[in-house]
Amino acid sequence: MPIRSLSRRRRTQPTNAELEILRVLWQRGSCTVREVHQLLDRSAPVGYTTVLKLLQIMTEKGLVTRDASTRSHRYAAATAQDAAQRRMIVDLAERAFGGSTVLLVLYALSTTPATTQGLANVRQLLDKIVGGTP
Amino acid sequence: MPIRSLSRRRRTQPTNAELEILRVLWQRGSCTVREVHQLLDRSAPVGYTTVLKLLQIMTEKGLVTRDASTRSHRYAAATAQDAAQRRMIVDLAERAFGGSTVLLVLYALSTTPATTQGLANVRQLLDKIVGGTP
DNA sequence: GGGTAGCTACGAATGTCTTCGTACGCGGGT
DNA sequence: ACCCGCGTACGAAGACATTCGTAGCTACCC
Repeated sequence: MPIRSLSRRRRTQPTNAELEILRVLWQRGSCTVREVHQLLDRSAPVGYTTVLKLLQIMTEKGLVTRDASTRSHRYAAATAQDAAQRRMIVDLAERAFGGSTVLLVLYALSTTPATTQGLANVRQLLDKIVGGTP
Repeated sequence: MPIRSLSRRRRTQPTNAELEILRVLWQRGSCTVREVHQLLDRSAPVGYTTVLKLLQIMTEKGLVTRDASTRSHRYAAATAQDAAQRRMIVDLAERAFGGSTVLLVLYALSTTPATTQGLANVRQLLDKIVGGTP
């Protein structure tokens, strides 16, 4: 008889399936269920009503907004993509890196098969933050 | 009647509760159930048998190894901490950043309330990767 | 006016995660 | 010999996540 059910997954983070849908919405702005269903490129195909149900649930959770003024409701992501991405990074940093995003960055850099261009971008941003080479 | 259940959470990534236990094991090396239970600093306290059950499940999954030669079994993480951390980063990059760890780094850096020291570390690593300032 | 295609809503089946109660066994102290 | 503390094993409960079938409605076309 479980009474407390804490430490469950952060309720604020979208689940996997939800994230796939959000990616479509972020890319396309505002979509009907059918559009989302067609644009989803999942390894395993998924039924139309599955997408519908997920969007209904995501509406309840506040992850998406719904415009029901037309017969085919239109859905849009409730939060900006970059804000959600930042939230996920902070979440991962808390769960696995003792809360340190810097540590996360160090591991990410030592992992990545990065392109020179990518690294140049990182360096550029770094310069902007610190204000030039010390 | 759901037949396919793909797109479920990456089976390779530890769940939240599992990760909390792994953190203890990574820090302490090898522990009995009791030790893990005492060292867990969860916001919500958790029962002893809960930890036991989780460790049993994690053993089945291969996340930890078990030494049952003594009456109190000793558990240890099956994989190194940094490898697991890298895996989680790659997973997040795939799920939310189109597979680009560099993009993930850029967002992480633009988020973090980073210390000068932390940023210096990042820069240092960057220099090591690229081979000095271009 | 009837049929059809497309839409939403709803509920159920299934799987996973997390929690804990209960059962059961071993060993040491009295 | 008996009990008590501590340990493992196991099963079940409850919360979510994901999947889809079915029902019911609306609008459009002939």
